[in-house]
Amino acid sequence: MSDHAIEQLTQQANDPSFPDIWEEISWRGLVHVSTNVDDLKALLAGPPITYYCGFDPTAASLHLGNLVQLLLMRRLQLAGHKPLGLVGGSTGLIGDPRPTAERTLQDASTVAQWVGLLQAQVSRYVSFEGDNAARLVNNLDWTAPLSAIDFLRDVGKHFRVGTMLKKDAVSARLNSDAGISYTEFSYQILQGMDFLELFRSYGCVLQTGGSDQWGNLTSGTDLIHRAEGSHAHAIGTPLITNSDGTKFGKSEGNAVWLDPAMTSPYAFYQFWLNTDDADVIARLKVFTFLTRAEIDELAAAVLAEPFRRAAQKRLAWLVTSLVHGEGATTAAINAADALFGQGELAHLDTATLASALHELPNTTAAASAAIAQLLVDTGLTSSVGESRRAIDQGGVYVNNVRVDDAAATLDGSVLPGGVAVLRRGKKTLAGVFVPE
RNA sequence: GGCAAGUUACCCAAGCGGCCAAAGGGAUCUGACUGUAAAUCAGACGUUUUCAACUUCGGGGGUUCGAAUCCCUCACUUGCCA
Repeated sequence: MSDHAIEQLTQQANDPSFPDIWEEISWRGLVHVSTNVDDLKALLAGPPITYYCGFDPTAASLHLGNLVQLLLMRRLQLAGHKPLGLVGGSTGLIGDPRPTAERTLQDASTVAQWVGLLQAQVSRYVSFEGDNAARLVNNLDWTAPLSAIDFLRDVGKHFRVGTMLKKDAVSARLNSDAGISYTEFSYQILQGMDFLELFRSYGCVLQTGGSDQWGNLTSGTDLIHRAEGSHAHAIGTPLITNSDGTKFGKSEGNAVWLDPAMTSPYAFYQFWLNTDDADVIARLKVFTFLTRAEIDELAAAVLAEPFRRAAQKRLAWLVTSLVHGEGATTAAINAADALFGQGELAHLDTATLASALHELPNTTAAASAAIAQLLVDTGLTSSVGESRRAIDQGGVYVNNVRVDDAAATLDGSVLPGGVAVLRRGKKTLAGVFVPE
């Protein structure tokens, strides 16, 4: 594990002003649905229990939605409970039913590779030290050896089709014109089996997950009840939404990933810095370990001096440090300060400017290169036509000077040190390096 | 297995032989106003060598001067029947 991950873990603590962990996670807005509240509350207040949360390898990295779960795992661990981090080597081969359409199946070798990547990510957010050290499990270990006949006889008998059909994820698809394959229909059984398996081998009695997984969570608690006659619990966290109705966790239409190769620390920091006033306090509760008192203070600051964006800055610093480390966060902030600063890029020293540009999407080109093409090369636009339109609309700047000719080249705009800063709109930046 | 309906751009959704690069809405992007916020108003939103050309309406084939629109076929989806 990287140093900064360990450093982050040692700094974390739950807020001692809450009487118990249940009160704290409720206040943070992490509980949308759960099994019987009184039982669950007593369970969490009692001796250490084992609980689990699963992550399916449907991409090469986890994203911000997963971070909610990782932090909930960590909060429960800090309260003394024992986490199991499950990466779904088998469930990832199937894919849980999305409300809109059937998933495209991934190659088994691709999924296997993603399992490794996700395990590495998960292990950075929980501690593997002490009495309640975290453990990693992979559901492929117990599903792969299972024959189809055993599956149908031993597991399938516990599931009623009527119940399965009523699950939101399934019924939404049945009522849509996309329908659902038997493969995805069966997903809830696999996830139910996981919980039963972990109950048997580790005494795991609680599963957490997003509320969109509620059907899959209860599939496990029901199975444990039927197969073992025991009660297990589940907590569904709310889907994080933006107050303006758009989807949370998207930047420029793409998911915000935890992998710095997929979403740069710079972009990650900017994502959080741009959080709406209306959402920032809720984000602090979910994504940071700040105490209630500290968050209340920031809430007051948002009301009194919104233009300072103190809450946004704190949020961006904390979450970016948590995921990428303080060093990378400082670099991201320095880059932003240099580039968003008061305009005079030429006054920056060349080393500062060059290192700032390395934080951005960048490319290397000759001074004679057309700006319209450079925008495409750096990903600021997706076609030359789009570049031209952006320039015509007055939305493109080189070194903070608006470009007014769609056919312009970089000539004359290269700063000392052989660099140029491209900007689209107010805040989308990229760098160009011009070799001598 | 039989019958019927359907598959349009990032998403939803019109179009039903030429006036279709394809209405409308959402999302997204840009400008103005701002606090690297929200709301609002305006513009853009297939590609390109942009007064024009080129490639699109599930895949393939055909009819026609001309097809997203008609025919055949394949794939997939939904509903009803078995």
